[in-house]
Amino acid sequence: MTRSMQRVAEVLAADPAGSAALTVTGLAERTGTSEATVVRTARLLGYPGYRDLRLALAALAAEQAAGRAPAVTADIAVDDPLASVVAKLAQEESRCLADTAAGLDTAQLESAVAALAAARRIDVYGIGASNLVGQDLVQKLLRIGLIAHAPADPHLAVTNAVQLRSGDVAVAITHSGRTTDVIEPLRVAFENGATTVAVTGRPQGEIAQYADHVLTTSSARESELRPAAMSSRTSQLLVVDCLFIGVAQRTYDAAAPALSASYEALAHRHSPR
Amino acid sequence: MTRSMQRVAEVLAADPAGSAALTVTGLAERTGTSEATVVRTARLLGYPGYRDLRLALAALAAEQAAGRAPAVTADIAVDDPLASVVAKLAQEESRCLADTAAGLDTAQLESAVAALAAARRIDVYGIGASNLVGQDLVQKLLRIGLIAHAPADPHLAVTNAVQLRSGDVAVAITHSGRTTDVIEPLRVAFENGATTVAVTGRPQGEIAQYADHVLTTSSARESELRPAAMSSRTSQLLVVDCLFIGVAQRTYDAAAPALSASYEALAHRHSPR
DNA sequence: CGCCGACCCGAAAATAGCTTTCAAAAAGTG
DNA sequence: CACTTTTTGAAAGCTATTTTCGGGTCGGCG
Repeated sequence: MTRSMQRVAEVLAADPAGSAALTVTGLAERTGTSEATVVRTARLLGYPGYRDLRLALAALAAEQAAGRAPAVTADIAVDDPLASVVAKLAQEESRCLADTAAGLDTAQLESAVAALAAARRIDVYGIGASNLVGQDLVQKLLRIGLIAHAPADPHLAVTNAVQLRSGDVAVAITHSGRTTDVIEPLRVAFENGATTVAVTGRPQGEIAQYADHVLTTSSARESELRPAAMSSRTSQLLVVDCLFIGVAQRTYDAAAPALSASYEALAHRHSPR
Repeated sequence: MTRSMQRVAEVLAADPAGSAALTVTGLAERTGTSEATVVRTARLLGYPGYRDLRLALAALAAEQAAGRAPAVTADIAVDDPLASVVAKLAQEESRCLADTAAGLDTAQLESAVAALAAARRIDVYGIGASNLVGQDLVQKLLRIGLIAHAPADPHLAVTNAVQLRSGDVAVAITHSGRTTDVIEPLRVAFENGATTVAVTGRPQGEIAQYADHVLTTSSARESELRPAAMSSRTSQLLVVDCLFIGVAQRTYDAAAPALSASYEALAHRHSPR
């Protein structure tokens, strides 16, 4: 890149919004160069001409203004001030949600929901952080009158799985897709004829062998300071929420009254006012 | 607005991104009108000409693509197709994260982190969905070598709380801020001289009386089909993650090795490959 | 029912903005 | 220092946008 082109590029980078408001001539003046140079710079940046660069610039400016600023995109560091930690975390989880939503196979989700809505009994397997996600699902399913369990104990999980049969549903939640303590009960459920669902970040992993329906969670890398399931948990929760809402929609006539009943039953557990 | 101008406006509204890619002539053809009409429409919409409308269009499209789309903002309905449920959920939770991050008091967070990092022992109180959030925090704190508990049983919580004294920390998590089973143990901890932290959507609620530091979660309304803690859970998890990262940063020298040790210890629990 | 006026519309001229060309200037090279 | 290569801006050329203007349509009124 030549000297005068650099000058143009600098101005563009420094103030995309302002540059988008200028014509070729205006930008040439502002950078102390000529129209030709501006156009050449636009070409170098990969656009067919200045017109298109300008559109892209406007889009970029809007995107930044909309908050998803590529400004705070870096990893969380040891010496980040807390305010920046908050911003970065919120942004990463937000991105994770978008990724998950984009990558979720609606057809698989649909089948899984149908199976859950019709299930006689539902088992959810997960260990560690994934178990908490499973319990979250179970708590919600219980509230709309379904029968569901999320054993935290792997032995208990397997003994539960043995009881399942056709018409029952087993859901396994594991980010890695190869947690043996979770694969095992799902395999047992699968072999007993239950409908099986896997919620995993590795749809090719071993767990998929025993799953009738696979729901893919986002598998964004985790940095040193964000260990053990932060983005994977966010992603799993979104999937689980979708499952729940889907089931609630399909069993609405039973679910709605059950839901209000559970609210009322808990009312006196809150202090007045 | 005249008929042919409406036609133009409709196309613009229906597909801002696509329209931004077209020239006046292109758009005139596509809407079956003339260049003049397109320009007139742009004027009517408040722009000096089509050129500027086009820039605004590109900006709008980028903004929508950036996720904060004002597109799907409606409530989730009983007859929504699953694809739309996924999109709406992801977007709402995303918005919830942004709201929480914006409303979080960094100073309070800072004090809470300092207390946690120095704590001899940490108790986390929460019931139902909030208990799961508490367990999530505890699991992570344990991984970096801290001593933490999140009793699900309210009696156990109180008996735990009695053991706390100055230098210990108690964290209470409740969306409503008036769940008696959570207020009670926090009160006991508070009276025993422990440092107390409340994570709640109602910073004015009863729980705040017994809290040295209050962290506010987003209190977005929950619609009929999104009951019991969806956005509140998302919000709580973000706060809890911030607490964890803050503590991990401040105890980095001890936290980092503890973290890797916990990874290694779990390695053989995964199938090979 | 037919005439008149107001408004809407698009073709084409006019203009502004973008792109290309080309020769001079600058920078590098033997 | 002479020569080659690269960079640069002025100006010509072209495209896209804007304006103008006259034909067409609709509703009101005699």
